Formats: sequence, C-alpha cells, structure tokens
Amino acid sequence: MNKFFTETLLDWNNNENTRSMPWKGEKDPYRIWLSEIILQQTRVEQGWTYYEKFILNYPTVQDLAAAPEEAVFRLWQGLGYYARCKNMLAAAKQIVSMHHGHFPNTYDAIQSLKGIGPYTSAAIASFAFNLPHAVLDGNVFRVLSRFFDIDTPIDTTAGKKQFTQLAQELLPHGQSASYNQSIMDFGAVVCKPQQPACKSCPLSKKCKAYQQGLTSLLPVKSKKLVIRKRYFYYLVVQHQDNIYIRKRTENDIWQNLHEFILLETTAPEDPATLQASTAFKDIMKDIRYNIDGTSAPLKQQLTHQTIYSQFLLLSVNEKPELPGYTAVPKEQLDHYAFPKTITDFLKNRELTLF
DNA sequence: AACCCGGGGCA
DNA sequence: TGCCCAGGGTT
Repeated sequence: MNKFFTETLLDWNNNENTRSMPWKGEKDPYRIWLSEIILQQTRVEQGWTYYEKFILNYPTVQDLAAAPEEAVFRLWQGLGYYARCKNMLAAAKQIVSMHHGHFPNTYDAIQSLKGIGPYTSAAIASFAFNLPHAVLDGNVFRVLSRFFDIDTPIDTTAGKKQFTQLAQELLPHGQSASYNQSIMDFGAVVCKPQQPACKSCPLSKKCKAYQQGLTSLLPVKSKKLVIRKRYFYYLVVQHQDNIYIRKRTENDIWQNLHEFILLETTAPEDPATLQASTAFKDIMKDIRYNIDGTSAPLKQQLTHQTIYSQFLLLSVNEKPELPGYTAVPKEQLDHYAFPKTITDFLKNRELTLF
C-alpha cells in the first residue's frame, strides 16, 4: 500500500504533470528559502512575481541582510502576513552573523532560524540538501487524509503528530527532494480541495476516501472561523506638502506597515458625527482644520476580520501637533509600505487633495 | 491549546 | 460567502 502510494506519486511527477515555477529545481538554499517564506499560506501564482523581485533586488543573503528594512517591506507590500517579512530579515542577519553567510545544512539548524517552522525546514533540508525530511503542508494533509481515510482534525496537536509520523514513514529513501515536490504538486493539481480530479487520479483505485465517497469530507478541521467587523476612519491631514503618517506597532494587524491618523470605532459612524466625538477632539485638540473631502467607504476582507474604512481629507494652515505621527512629503509616500486598503486609496486619487 | 496574522482565487 | 493557499509565532 505504502509503496504503491510513493511510487505512483514519483511516476506522476516524472510524467511532467506538474506545475512550473521559477524556483523549481533550484539548489541554492538562499533562493529555496526565499521562495518558501514567500509561499507560506500563499498561492504559487501570487508569490511568483514577488520571488522574482526579491531575487533581482537581493541576489544573495548578504544583500538582503544589509538592506534597509523599509525598502524590504516596500517590496513585500501587498503580499500579506507581514511578520514573515520581519522574520525573513532577522533570519538573513542570523545567517550572515552566526553562520558566516553559509546557509545551515541540518534540519534543526535550519528550523532555528526566524520564521522557519517544521514545514519550511523540511522543505529546505530536502530540496537543497536532499535530507530525509518529509514536508507537511496543506497539500500533504489533504492527500494523506484522503488516501488513508484519516479523520483526525489536522488543526490539533494530535493531528499534526499523526500526520507528521505518517508522512515521514512514507518518505522514500534517498528521494526526499523529488518525492516532497511530487506530493505537493499532486495535491495542488489532482487532489484539490474542491472538485478533485478523482476520475483521472492514479491513486484512486486504492484511495480509501474515494472508495467510500468521502473525499469532500476530508481533511477534517476542528475550529470554526470567527470574523470580526472593524471600522477605520483615517484622517489624512495635510500641512503644506506634508501628510501625517505613523508605523503600526501594536499587537494587531498590519504590524510595521504605515497608516494615516486612525480613529477606530466598533460601529459605523457618520463622518459628520465623528468630528463631534471625543476621540476626534482628543487628536485634533485645538488644531484648526478644513475638511476637503471624504472618500467613499471601502471594505477589505481579511481572513478573520472585515475592515470597513473611510478617509477624511483634512488640511491645516499651521504646523499641527500630532504626537506619534510624522510629517512626510506626499511625493515620498511611495517609500513606505502600506496595507492594501491604503494603497487602494492612494491609487484612486480622485480626491482633490492629491 | 488557543489565538493571531493578509490578500487573492474560486465555486 | 466560505474555503483554502508550499505556516509560523505568541500567549
């Protein structure tokens, strides 16, 4: 059973049914690492251009380690999960300072780098060094849970342990790189989340889920997602040529990205009544301003939050006192990384101010 | 163990 | 809408 499974996947891989990617067959651990960080929870198509941008701008780990943080974040802008970017920079510095610029070549040493967990460590260890570590990502969970009909929830400690052990047992000796590549491609191309191609699947005759008509029920997840609604009102304060922004640092979404002056409410507010609120007055105090315009409300759907945002354009004649915020010439705004809601706003400059 | 973190594609 | 994507870190 196990031998049929692994050999079928390797054969499938050799028949060139797989996806093409710019990093495939890559042996430079730096490039493999870069691709793996970019692809965490990210579709291959979505990460593709980012990978090319990073390789072009930072050809070596030394280049990345020496890069200004703001420039790296700007390159990452729009990709999401921004902690990956910060950890990636920290790992680059780790590699340069602790490993003399040479990528570590054992599973444990690789995993000790910032932003690298079990999956990414196994991926780099196998792809770059052909070390015998099985990858366990969303594709592998799905393929294994279906073929072996395992209904242990994959988002639990027990589930992770069980699937990790099974994946490792299946790993064919000496072929970890090609096998890991095979099973992930197979999960993405054949054993897809929705409407898997079971009729043409080379594993189907021994797939336990397919035989019982259970493919749509596997894998099992235990947690249900709760989505919170938030309302962001951004005051875009302009004094002469300057716009006031700050870097987000709280324990919240969009860490290390920038934003305008934020007023958050728990319910939708009318911009006019917002101006009368104490929160608004606390920020603007006795600053004399003029409202030059109000944007249409924008909506952004995150995985676990829905952000409704609206932009109020304020101009002031005297240099305002806005603690925590920095005046930036508006033509330099594109040096800073912003969340998508704000880049969308900046892109649509139908408002008179811009 | 539970919770948090983006943005996009697809049915 | 809901689900998922070459997951990892923090509490």
